[in-house]
Order: sequence, then structure tokens, then C-alpha cells
Amino acid sequence: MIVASWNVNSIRARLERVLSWIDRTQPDVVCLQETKVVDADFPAAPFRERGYELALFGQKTYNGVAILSRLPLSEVRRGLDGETEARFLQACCGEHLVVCSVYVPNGGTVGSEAWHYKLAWLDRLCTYLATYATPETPWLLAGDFNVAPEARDVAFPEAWADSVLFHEEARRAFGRLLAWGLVDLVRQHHEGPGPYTWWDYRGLAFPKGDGLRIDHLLATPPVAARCMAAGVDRDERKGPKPSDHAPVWAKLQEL
DNA sequence: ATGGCATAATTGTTATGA
Repeated sequence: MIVASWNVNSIRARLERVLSWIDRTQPDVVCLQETKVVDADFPAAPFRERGYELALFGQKTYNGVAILSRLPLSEVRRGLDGETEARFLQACCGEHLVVCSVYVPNGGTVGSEAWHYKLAWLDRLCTYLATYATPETPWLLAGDFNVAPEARDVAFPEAWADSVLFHEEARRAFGRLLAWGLVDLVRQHHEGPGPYTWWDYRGLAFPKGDGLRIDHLLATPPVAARCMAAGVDRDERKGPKPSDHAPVWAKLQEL
């Protein structure tokens, strides 16, 4: 089965591209971020027509996460404990996998209120995992973590060292997820540098190759052991009206 | 030092992204 994650930067602006990608790649589970729409206005019909069940946690204008699944969805949870911002959505996909669609706060600029919120949010995610999961159970966290964990995740690391995406404090907070027991599925299959998942819309970042790997598939060891391949669909950053993110995917052995 | 480019809210301009 194929599981994937994509920050689409508005599902309504990206609908035709997302449908075309799904029709070509036939993923079984898709986590979306930055859907930017309330649940009542999410364009659910074309996904249902393609055989997906939907779990939605959206809000107006900002944020918004979703899980599309060809396996039956159950036990849906919205938000980290007590949270109203639409950044975290959890569901069981079939019998053997807990999937979380994750949208970590960007952090604005280093030192800002948004920056401290980002670092605290990553810690809350870690606490949530420690509370509700164990490394021995099959979990997959898929999403936009807004952190490039290592220098090989940044095409021009010296230029990005002080940014919220690659600052050492953000990397340390991300590292606590790995220290808890999560495995980076793309890194299991690619030494790097890259593959990158995000390129700024501005300044011709994509043609210049100025990319960062900030979208991740993080899995507990039993899921990582089932992962046969993983990668990034870089081509989805090309062409008219792309998201600034490309989809990241992994192929898992069926259970 | 700043803007770049895109989106959604609105219809001129802002907030936010990463």
C-alpha cells in the first residue's frame, strides 16, 4: 500500500492537481495539510467517488488537515488535547495502522511569539505521543513539520541556518520525536542530499534548486520495518499553479 | 534592509506562510 502526505496550500485552489495526482499514483492513504477550508465546504465528493473515506479537521482561511483513506477510517481524533487550531488529525486506517496528519506551526521569525509557539507545539506533539502511543504500536505521523532536520535536508544550509525551518532549536525539538522512537521513512531509503519537499514561490527557488526537506513520514519501528520504498514526487512542484510543497510517499508491505 | 509569490478573506489591503 502507498501512504502519502501533501501540504496542498488550499485544497480548493489545488483540487484538479490533487485529483490528477491521485488518479496517477493511486495512494491508499493521503494526509493533507493547509486545506484552508471549513469541513462543510471541503470538496469531498470527487474523493468519495474515487473510493476514499474522509476524516476532516478544517478551519477558515488558515491551517486545516485531512486524511483520505481507501481503508475504513475509525477512531478519529481532532487536535492535540484541547486544541482548536486545525493542525492535528488522527484516525485508524484499517486494522493495522494509526495515521496522523500533522501541520506544525511555521514559526514566523526566530524569537517571535510564533516561534516560541512552534517549539512548544512540537513538545506538545511529543507529549501526546508519549501519552497515547508506544514505539511498539503501528503509528504513522505524516505531514508538514516545518523543520529540515539536518544539513543534508537543505540545498544551501548556510543560507538557511538562521531561518525558522532550519534553526538548531527547531531541529532539536524535531529530534525529540526521533529520540522517542519515530523513524524517518524517506531517510531510510535516501542518503541525500535531499530529496527536498518545499521550494519558496519567490525568487525562482525551484529552478535554482533552493529546496528544503520539511515534509516527513515518521513511523514507529513496526511500520518502518514494512516500508519497502519512499520518496518525493518532485514533478508536482512543476507546471501551472503548484503548491509550494511536493507530495512525500512511502510504500508499505500489506498486513 | 527589504521584497519576492501565493492564498483567503474582500474589492484594497492584510495576515500568514516557509
